[in-house]
Amino acid sequence: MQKNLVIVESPAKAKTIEKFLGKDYRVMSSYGHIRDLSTKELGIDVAHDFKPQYVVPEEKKKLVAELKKASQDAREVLLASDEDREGEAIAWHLSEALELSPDRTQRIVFHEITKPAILHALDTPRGIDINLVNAQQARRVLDRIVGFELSPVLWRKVKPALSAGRVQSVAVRLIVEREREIARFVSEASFRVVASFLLPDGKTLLKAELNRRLKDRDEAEAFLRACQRPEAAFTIEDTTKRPVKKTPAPPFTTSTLQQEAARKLGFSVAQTMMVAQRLYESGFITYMRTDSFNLSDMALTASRQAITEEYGERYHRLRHYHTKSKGAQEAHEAIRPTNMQAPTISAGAQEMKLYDLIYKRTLACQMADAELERTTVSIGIGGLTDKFVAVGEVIKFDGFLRVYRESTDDEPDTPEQETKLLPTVNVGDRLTAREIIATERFTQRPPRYTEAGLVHRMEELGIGRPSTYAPTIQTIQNREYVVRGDKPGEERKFCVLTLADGQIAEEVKRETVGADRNKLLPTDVGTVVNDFLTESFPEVIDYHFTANVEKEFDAIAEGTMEWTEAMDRFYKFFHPIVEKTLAMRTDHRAGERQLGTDPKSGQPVSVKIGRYGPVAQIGQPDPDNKSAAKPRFASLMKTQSIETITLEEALELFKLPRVIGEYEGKEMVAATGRFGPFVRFDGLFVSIPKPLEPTSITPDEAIALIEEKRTKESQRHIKTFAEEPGLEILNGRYGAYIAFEGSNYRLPKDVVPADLTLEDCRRIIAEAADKPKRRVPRRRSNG
DNA sequence: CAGTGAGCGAGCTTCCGCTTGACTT
Repeated sequence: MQKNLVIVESPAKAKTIEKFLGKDYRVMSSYGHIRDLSTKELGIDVAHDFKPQYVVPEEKKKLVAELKKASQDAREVLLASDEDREGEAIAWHLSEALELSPDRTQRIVFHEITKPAILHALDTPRGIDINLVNAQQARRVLDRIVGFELSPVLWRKVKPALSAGRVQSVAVRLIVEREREIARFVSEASFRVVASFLLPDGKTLLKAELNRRLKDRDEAEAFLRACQRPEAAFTIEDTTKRPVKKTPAPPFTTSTLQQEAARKLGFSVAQTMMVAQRLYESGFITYMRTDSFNLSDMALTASRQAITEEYGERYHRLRHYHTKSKGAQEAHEAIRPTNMQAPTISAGAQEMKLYDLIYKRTLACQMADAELERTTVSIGIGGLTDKFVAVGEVIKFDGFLRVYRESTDDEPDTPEQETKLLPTVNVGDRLTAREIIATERFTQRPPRYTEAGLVHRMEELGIGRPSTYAPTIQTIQNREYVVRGDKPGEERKFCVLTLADGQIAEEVKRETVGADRNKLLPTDVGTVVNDFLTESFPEVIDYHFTANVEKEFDAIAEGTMEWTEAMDRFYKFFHPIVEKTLAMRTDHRAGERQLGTDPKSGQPVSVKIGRYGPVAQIGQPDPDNKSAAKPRFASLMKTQSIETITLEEALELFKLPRVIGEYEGKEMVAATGRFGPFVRFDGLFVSIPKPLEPTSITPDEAIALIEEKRTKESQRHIKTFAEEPGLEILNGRYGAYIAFEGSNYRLPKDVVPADLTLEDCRRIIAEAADKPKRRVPRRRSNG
């Protein structure tokens, strides 16, 4: 009997749906898009209404053939891709590529993978919405034009193999501009005053903070002196109690899951997605690439049941969350456990941790508000209008806090945020000040972005999609526009004035501030590319460019705008700027900076992005005089930047390679290579370790390094065989191994390397060769 | 593994958004 064929996007989804549908249906997966613009060229016929040239990629050909065969065998084909722009386009591409006949093809959509939702979808089929498809084509074509016209401009003006695009270039811009804000930032000092009071009972302490900051040291001292006066009595003037409510965070979307997993579990964005993918494939959670807050009725009911069973009815509160945008295209649910009766699962360690986070967040979002009581105590100072204020908070009913509390990015810096129960006090109580401390505090610079923080900001700007956040972050790092790294903090002095026992003492303390770990930092290349793009293409690199074009895509989807006309308008605006930029003088590279003149040669010194990265240059090539001296080059060190390097620092670079001295009648030379500074001696390379510098290393230091390396080298060779000179047993970083004909072979765990015979070695090599040949997959950055 | 760079010349690089593979280190 002929079955109906249902095509969805994801194989895991296909498996689930097949169970709901029974034997009359066969469910297959398209694994996302099945066709795309040809990658060899622009792939768009600009002159003929931007006609896209779609091709089935090589790796998808087999799948498309299978789908086609299955569709021809089927009674009816039901295209069940997601109900959004991309999903509609997938359905359309399927109908085109599989040559489906319209009378045997239907389009169905569901927003959650539950049996009622799927059965309802089968009852309400529709045709393909060509307006929505056209909106996707517009999006696709625009992204291709932007990416494939901007990138070659960068190859010409900055460096080969760079890339630019609607999404990645704005992501880089966010990081470059944040770094500039940080560089410009000037912190402002003020004094924060905290007092420790003794209550009338003579033993209970109450800590309170002055209700304003004092502007400098003199004002702080004057205030403490005023507190010192006998008439400066401290009296409880007022106490108020106020109920406060806390509401749980909404359920997880891709971006909030990435942020919380980074804060609570220390996961990178890519790691979170990988672990979530495994949870999804094992059936533990719903789809992990979503921007919807929606929860299915089934999930709401199950949450209610789980909460009332575990904590009681009082802890439950039904909440519906709505996605902020127009909401019409809720292709998925929020990320939630598929089974709310399973608080824990058994899986890998990371999977269990992430699941726990998802479970608790989902449960909490269906729980009652937490009820707190905030007590504010205000303490008057005799003769002054200033007051000390103590704030305490008590949880009256924990509600959702019982299971989950959202983290924030702000590091807990000031203890004022810590809230607690205050002792009971009465208005009119006289207090004794044990000590009053005025501490100098500084305003904080803007924070550097973490990966997840960047995703958060991109989502706010509407740039990128749940499926692209992680790959985009990978791309801007692969292009070396941005690196994840650490920045040492700076030591800062601050002043502390303490009034205790009638004395004012002053102390200067030191603290380290602004240290950063694992943050996104712009590189020179990223900075130069960004400055070049913002200068030449300000509209495209604008933070609101995506939001603006999205409005047009919406109009196309609603049928009020022709997609080809939208493209025509954009292209007529954009392409001339590309042409103009390419035609501009080519002798000056973007980001090039003149530093001054080399005192020795009188030649100009400049820095720029060279073919292999940031480089300093003395002299200019002279096209009219081939015999003239060629320019000299020297790569910048990792710690230097073309934006900040000085003439002196640049000239310093040309001192390398440098002859350190002689040893055993041969020259020792210091230089910096791809892997950092090194000493070269008699064909041997020795890295120069940290505190030593290639510009200043002494002959004795270099000899010590060479001897150390020689000792290690002698320990490296464990055994050689006269019959087979190309085969050696060596000692490596991961233990002993066999080196033979350019390949390395691991040794079995239980052997003693020095005891191996040549036969043993040959056997190990032969066994390794039996295994499937190892391919070296050249991992491409993105897509 | 440790270099490189200024012109006759060859050809390549690149976008964003859907979705998982089958490879090891």
